[in-house]
Order: sequence, then structure tokens, then C-alpha cells
Amino acid sequence: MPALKTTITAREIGKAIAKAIHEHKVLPGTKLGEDELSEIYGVSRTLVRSALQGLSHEQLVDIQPNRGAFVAKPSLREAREIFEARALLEPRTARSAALRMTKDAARRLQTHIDDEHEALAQNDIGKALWLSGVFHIEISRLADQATIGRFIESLIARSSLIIALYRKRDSALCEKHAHHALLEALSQKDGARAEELMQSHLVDLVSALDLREKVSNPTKLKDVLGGLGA
Amino acid sequence: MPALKTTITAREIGKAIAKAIHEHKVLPGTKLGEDELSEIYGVSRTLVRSALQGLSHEQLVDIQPNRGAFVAKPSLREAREIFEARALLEPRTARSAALRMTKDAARRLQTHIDDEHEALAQNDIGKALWLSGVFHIEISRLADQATIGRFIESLIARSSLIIALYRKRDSALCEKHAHHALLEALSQKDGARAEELMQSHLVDLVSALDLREKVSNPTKLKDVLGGLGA
DNA sequence: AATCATAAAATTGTATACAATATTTTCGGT
DNA sequence: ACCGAAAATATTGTATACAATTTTATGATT
Repeated sequence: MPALKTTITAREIGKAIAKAIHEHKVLPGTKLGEDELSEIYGVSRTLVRSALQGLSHEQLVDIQPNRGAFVAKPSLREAREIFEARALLEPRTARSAALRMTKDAARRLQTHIDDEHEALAQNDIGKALWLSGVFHIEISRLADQATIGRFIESLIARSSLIIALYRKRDSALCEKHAHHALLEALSQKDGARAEELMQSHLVDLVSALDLREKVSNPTKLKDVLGGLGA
Repeated sequence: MPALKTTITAREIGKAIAKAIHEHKVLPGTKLGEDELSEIYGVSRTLVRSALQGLSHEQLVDIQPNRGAFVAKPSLREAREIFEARALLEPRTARSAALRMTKDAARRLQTHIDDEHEALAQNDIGKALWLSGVFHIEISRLADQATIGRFIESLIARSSLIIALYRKRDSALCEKHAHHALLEALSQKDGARAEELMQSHLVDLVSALDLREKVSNPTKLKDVLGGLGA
């Protein structure tokens, strides 16, 4: 019988909140009140604040002075930047991962894909989304480049916010086979193909988003509604 | 007469410490005691802890549970990774920057270079180092890619730790003309050349470092000193 | 003198108390 | 009923108090 854990760290609280955000259990803009969270996790506000500050550093939450912490709402511009950055880092990382691929890693990724399918089958979109992100992170782990891996991790976390905000209606979240094909290329240590596949996978992801400029601009409301019977 | 500032934020404290680290005023491994810092900045430990946690997130300081915060000491492996990441991100960013170059930006960068020379002339190595880093950050700002810019910023900050730890003896810190040549290419909006120059500049930076594996391994001390008169 | 156990001091970790700032509610006026 | 000002409430920001842990100092024993 394992010793049961009596303490909880700020990092764990942060992870829990991050996961909830990733799974779209809390949506962009949601207020993350300190008292509420300290109640939930059974700790004082001190630890909650520490966790929120950490998430703020990862730009998953936006701390507004004297107003509190809110789940971040990346702008269109940020959204585009984040996927550009992913396009720059992830394909190359997938190539490196292919070269370091092992039987064990392949097995782990396969069970991961199975879990994704399982989640989709049960219509648990949130879980599927989270697993999908973790899949990308696992690949970057394989590349054995912790520094770039951390960048990718932060980009993926923020991507879930972007999906929540900008997903096209009725767009498929993730083509079921994309991750499978990627795994195949990785298993065969085919770096070039893994790089290609990752690149096109990311293009597909972006194409499921609507990143066009929004038309409605509050400051120009007058212009739009001005000509009343003139 | 400007209103004088009575409060200081955690972020400002963090920036101040980060600058001191960047300037090699505090070296890797230095203990950053909370009481000491709260004394210095005239605030309670609360704000100091917040600042230290922020720096820890940027991996500029290493927080060891129950032991305190220390200026980080990147391993050889981390050092290599960081410069690999820079080699991946900065040249491309310099190219983008060239395309968006303005007269005003050119002027700003020129005065920046002048400041660097001034600092070197006064043998203020720390300041020169800091300015050199800021120069790179300014370029990434010009590229107008905040996300990647933040990554670069964090890489540059950590680079100063690497320089402190692994600089070859008697190696020049920064060739005086490197930044000037870069500015020239940028001013001419010659993206390809800016990219090339940045790439070779980074190679030069790495070549001033000694990133070879260290030989002495404490666990093998016995092996080395074992054969006493046998 | 060196070494280990123990005690004292110092330092970090967490919770709480109070201050400063937002937000909501109340209430009077139009 | 609909504003708008003012009080009441709630929330965040910072400092302090206390608990837990580590570090240093002490002293007995070999």
C-alpha cells in the first residue's frame, strides 16, 4: 500500500489547472478566483497565487492587476504566431525524434494513440484534445532536446486555447490517421518523412481554425450603424 | 518634476536580479537568500519569493526545495542545447527583421552599438555583455514575432550564464564588427545576408566557449589515484 | 585532533492578518 | 423605471507570524 500523499505543491495545482484548460473544462476568459481555488485544493491563497503566477508565465492565464487571474484569450495575432512557431520547431524535432526512436518508445506512442481513439469513441473531446497535445509533447521528448522541448510544450498548451477560441464550426479536431502515420514514420526511423508528416499535420490543424480578421470593431460601430435613413 | 515611485513590483525585482546575473555581477551558483534580498529592495519576502519564482521559470535561478534559490549553473548539455536553439531561431529571425527595418530602428541599433563600444572602452565587461544581449533581443523585436522573440530572450539570458561558466580563457567576448556588419545588412534590408551573418556570429560565439566534456568525475577518483606503487 | 550526536540558529514553506483596490448593492433623484 | 453617487461587500496585494527544514555550532567520546 503506497503512502498517501498529504501535501500538494503549487506546481501540482498549476498542472491541474493547466490540464483543465487544455481539456476545455474551463474556457478562455474564465475567472480563476483565488479563494475559490484555495477552497478546491484545500490550501491557502499563497500556494494558489504561486500556481497562478506560474501559469501566467506560460501565458495560459492572464493576471490583471488588482482584478485577478483569467484563462488567457490569445489574440488572432498570437494565434498565428504560435502556429508559425510550431511549424518552425516541430517538424525538425520530429526528424530528430525519428533518429532516436526505440521499440519501447514506439510501443508507448501506440498505446497513446489507442487512448486517443478510445477517448474519441467515448465522445470525450476534452480528453482527446489533451491526449493529442501530449502526443506531440512525447515526440519532442524523444528528440532529446529539453530546451526546444519546453518551447514546444508551451506552444501546445496555448494551442488548446486557440482551438477553443477559433475552431471552425464542424471542423474535425484531429484526423485519426495523422498521428498513426507519424508513428509509422518514426518507427521506421524515417526522419525526412516524419518531418514532412509533422509539417502537413500542422497545416491541417491550422486549416481547422478560422484565423481571419474579425470584422466587428467596437470603435467603428458608429460607422456601421450611422447611416440611419440618410 | 516626475512623481517619484514609491512601490516596487516583483517583476522589477526580477528584472534587477536578471540584469545583475547577465552582467556577471553575481555568478552561477550564488545563493540568493530571501532575507538578504528583501533587505536590499525594502520589501517583504513575499515579493522576493515571487520574483525568484519568476526567474526560476526562466531557468535563470534554480530553486532547491527547503534550501533556497541559487543562480543557475547550466550543464554542458544545456549549454549546447541553448546555442543549438539559438542557431535555429535567431538567423531566421534576423532575416525577418531585415524585411521590417526602418530608419528609426537603424538609428536605435546604431546608438546601441555605440554604447557597447563605450562600455568596452571603459573595460566594463559586464555592461558590454548585457548590451550585447539586448542587441540580439532588439533584433528579434524588429522581427515582430513576439512568441519566438520571448524564446530568444530567454535563450540569451541563459547564454550569459553559459559564458560565465564555459568561456575559454583569453577569448574575445564579441568581435566588435559583428554587430556592425549585422546592422548594415539589416539597414539594407538584405535578409539573406542578415541571416548568414547572424548564423556565423553565433558560431563565433560558441567557438569562444569550451563545451567539451569535463574529464574529472568524482566517482572515478579512486581509479585515477588507486595504483599507489603497485 | 577527528567524528558523531545533539542542540542552537538560521532559512525556507505555508497560513493568516491587514491594507488597498474592485465590484456589487443600496438608495436618492429625476 | 432608470440612472448615478455612496456605502457595503468581495477580492486582490503585501506583510507578518508560525511551522518545517536545513545549516551551523557545540560538546562528548574515541
